[in-house]
Amino acid sequence: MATRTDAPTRREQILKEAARLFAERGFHGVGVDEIGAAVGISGPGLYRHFAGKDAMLAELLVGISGSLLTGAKQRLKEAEGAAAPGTVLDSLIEGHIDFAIDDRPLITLHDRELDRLRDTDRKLVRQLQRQYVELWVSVVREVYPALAEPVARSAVHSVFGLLNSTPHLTRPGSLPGRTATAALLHRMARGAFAAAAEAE
Amino acid sequence: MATRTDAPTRREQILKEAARLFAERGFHGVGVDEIGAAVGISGPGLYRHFAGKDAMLAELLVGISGSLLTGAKQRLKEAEGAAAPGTVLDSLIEGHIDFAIDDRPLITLHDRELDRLRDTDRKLVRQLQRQYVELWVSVVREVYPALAEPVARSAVHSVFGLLNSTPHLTRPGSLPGRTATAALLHRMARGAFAAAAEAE
DNA sequence: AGGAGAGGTTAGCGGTCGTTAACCTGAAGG
DNA sequence: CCTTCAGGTTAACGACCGCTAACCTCTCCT
Repeated sequence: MATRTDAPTRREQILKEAARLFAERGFHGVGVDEIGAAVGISGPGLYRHFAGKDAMLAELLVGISGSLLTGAKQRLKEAEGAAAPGTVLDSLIEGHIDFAIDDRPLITLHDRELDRLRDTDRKLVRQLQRQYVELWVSVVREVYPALAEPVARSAVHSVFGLLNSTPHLTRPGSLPGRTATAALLHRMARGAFAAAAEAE
Repeated sequence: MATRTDAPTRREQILKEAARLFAERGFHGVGVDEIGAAVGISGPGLYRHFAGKDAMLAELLVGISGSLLTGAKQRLKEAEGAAAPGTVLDSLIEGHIDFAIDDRPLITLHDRELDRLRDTDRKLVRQLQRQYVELWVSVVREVYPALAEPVARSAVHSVFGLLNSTPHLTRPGSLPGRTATAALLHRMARGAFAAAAEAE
């Protein structure tokens, strides 16, 4: 991963603040003036960087689904044959947790504002999401061959619900601590999958 | 439970359709004209039944949190001392699943549109939600005494995320079937709690 | 020196939305 | 029979919002 040390571009600032605001108050609940104000410019100045409010949401959602999928593919490739299937699943879980903890606003948007997208963008995002899900499903079924495919798919969606609960957990920097929270979520996800496979 | 056979009142029709629409397109994404049209009257006619759009959302959210809490208290009382703690937890899980499966739009609103409420209503809903969570936490800690309280609370929130994933599951009346889905979610929730308690 | 373009600004238009006002109508009650 | 009132209707207002237009001002590049 090419770690970035340089300052974020204006576009990136805007996307970050827009994500936060959209997550807090919903897409329709945020005005362009507010987004502008959050980055120190005002209202219509945003249109020098984005075609419109819709375009910001689209870029955010496509970006999220894309990087989730890319990250998962990367982790799958690193495990390439050698590692035990359980290890690969652990790696997927770890990647998703990192994302859910570090980018809460994006995780929130991800399953909340999808329907506000234009048809073409929505289809793209849905396709990326579906690929991501199917990738998980195949790994889960390697670890638990007893799981029928539709059941495995339901289980994966439910575990996403579990992992994506981070925005409801105590505010960032609170008692449990990041690593402890990550470990807890990881254990629970594993336990949930194991239970799904029992006596199906 | 007093089963209702009589026709729903107009107020109830409105609330039901409003819940569906709010869940589909978000509170700000739905106009009063659409809500009216969904029940066969038009726009401002709604104001004979509700003080405003906000009031509809408030009544929905207060109603949800209230009946979740009431149902949980009821189940707790029925178990009164006699039953094993694990049985009580199973009962709580079952109640929540029934709700999550049968009232998907409400479950969606429940954790999505809370911030659109007026201060006073929001505080009320949050208080009901907190009571509900604390009730779960105490039951969970009876079953798994090793769990520290903050960890148990996080685990409860995460399991809610898992159970509330129903809207993402295959559309109503699809393959897995209601009882199979309920059983799967139940197993997974139990497995997640058990895993949370392991080697904490 | 002098365009040119990137990145701002403010003013304002057009549409939408929540809400109110004013009016209508059918059914129930004395 | 006439009043009342619950539950509708349409018209319209005021506010807000996304977006465009027109203009300004630096910073390069040649």
